[in-house]
Amino acid sequence: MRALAVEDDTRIAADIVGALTGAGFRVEVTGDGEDAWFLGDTEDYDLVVLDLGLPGLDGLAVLKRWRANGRAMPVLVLTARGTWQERVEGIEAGADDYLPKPFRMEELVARARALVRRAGGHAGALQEAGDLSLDTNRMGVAVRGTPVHVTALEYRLLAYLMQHLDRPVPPSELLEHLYGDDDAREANALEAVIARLRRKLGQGVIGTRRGFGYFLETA
Amino acid sequence: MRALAVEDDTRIAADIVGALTGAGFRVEVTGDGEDAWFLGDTEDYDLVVLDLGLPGLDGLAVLKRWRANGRAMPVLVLTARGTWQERVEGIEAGADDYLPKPFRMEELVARARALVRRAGGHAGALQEAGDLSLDTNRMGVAVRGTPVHVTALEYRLLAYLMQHLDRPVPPSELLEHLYGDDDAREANALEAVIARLRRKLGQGVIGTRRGFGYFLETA
DNA sequence: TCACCGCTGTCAGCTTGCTGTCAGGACGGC
DNA sequence: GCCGTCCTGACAGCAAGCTGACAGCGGTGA
Repeated sequence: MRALAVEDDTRIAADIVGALTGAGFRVEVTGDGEDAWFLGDTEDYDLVVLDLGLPGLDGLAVLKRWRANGRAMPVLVLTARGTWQERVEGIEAGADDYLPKPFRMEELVARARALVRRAGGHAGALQEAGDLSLDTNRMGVAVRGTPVHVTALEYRLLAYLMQHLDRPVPPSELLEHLYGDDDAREANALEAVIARLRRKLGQGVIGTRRGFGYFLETA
Repeated sequence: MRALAVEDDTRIAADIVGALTGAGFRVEVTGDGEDAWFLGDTEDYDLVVLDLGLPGLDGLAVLKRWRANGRAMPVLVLTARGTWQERVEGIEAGADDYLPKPFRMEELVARARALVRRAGGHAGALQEAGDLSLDTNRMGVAVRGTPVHVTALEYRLLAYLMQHLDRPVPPSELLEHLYGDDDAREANALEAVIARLRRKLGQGVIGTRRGFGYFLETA
């Protein structure tokens, strides 16, 4: 689960990164509007946390340009003063949710989770695909009802596949989402994780389409 | 137990947060009337502490609008001058209790507890999970019926875990809850607290899911 | 003012289990 | 059959988490 935090206040930015990381996100940060726009337009994020009060390009302008370019990732907007006007402006610009400062980190995390869930087209905390079910609250995994113990990394992989049921996810994309672009792992690391997961989950859960990527069996 | 504190004086707000947090509440703060109205109208709180002297939208107006929208959470009203008129106005606007400034924090906490109990938010003052039971009134802890002495910090940790029985709580979130966002402790401080608690409570009470966080064993 | 005491953060060393790497094999496409 | 992609078991490095010891701190009582 990959997130972009756009926030120029270093302390708040650090807090957001901490909270989201704790919630299982891999977080990148920028405090500059132009930079944020470029990242949001070229990279694939599962969530963007966007502060409106930015130097350079304004947060609302960034959001509008993303939407104009057809970028549809869920965006959670932060604003210094939670006035009604700002809220309306944000929603009109294409924000998915809105959080007035000051706020508690727990609330940020809760809303972030809700947004990602909503974006994945899943209403509740339970996501299912074929024999597999993910409880995004408990971070629990079950196959045909029987719970299976998975590690944090394995869980993040499953959650990502669950979000993209409509297509096979190429290894490059999975690698990028699980680790950073920066620290490169051997491609084999991913295969090892997949193998371990298959051993735990049994056959018929994680499928491979040669040349395209991995997917969750939905039948 | 989730509380909203509406108070524009930063120092008093900080005191209220401290007192309520110590009493096991998870507290959010705002100093703005519009913001308070929005939060109270969209979020679910077990308690609201409302200062009448607010910039922007007046406290009484906020309260009236909540009640008009059918929001029934218990509201404890604070006012600068404890005049007879204000008291009546507050009660008529739908306040559940009333506290004139200046007041002792202990009194605030006592009334807050009484309100929450009366509202039946959490049926009793007793919360249980597996072998563990918390008495939120007297801040007492017991394992399989036998009382155990825990410190204030330890109690807050247990209370927080008790509030989030449905999921493992990541260390980052616990750190943020126990200490402020501002003063950073070594991550190890938390582990020390956990270790001390485990020694007091015995095995099978606090569990760990490596990479996810801590939780109370419910089985 | 001083000694005492309980609470709590820091430190160092340790255990545990996660995870990347490697080597070799299986499989599918051409 | 050949080549590239993918799979898998073994293994070792490493980081998350655990624990006991210790010291600083604030509160309390003499």
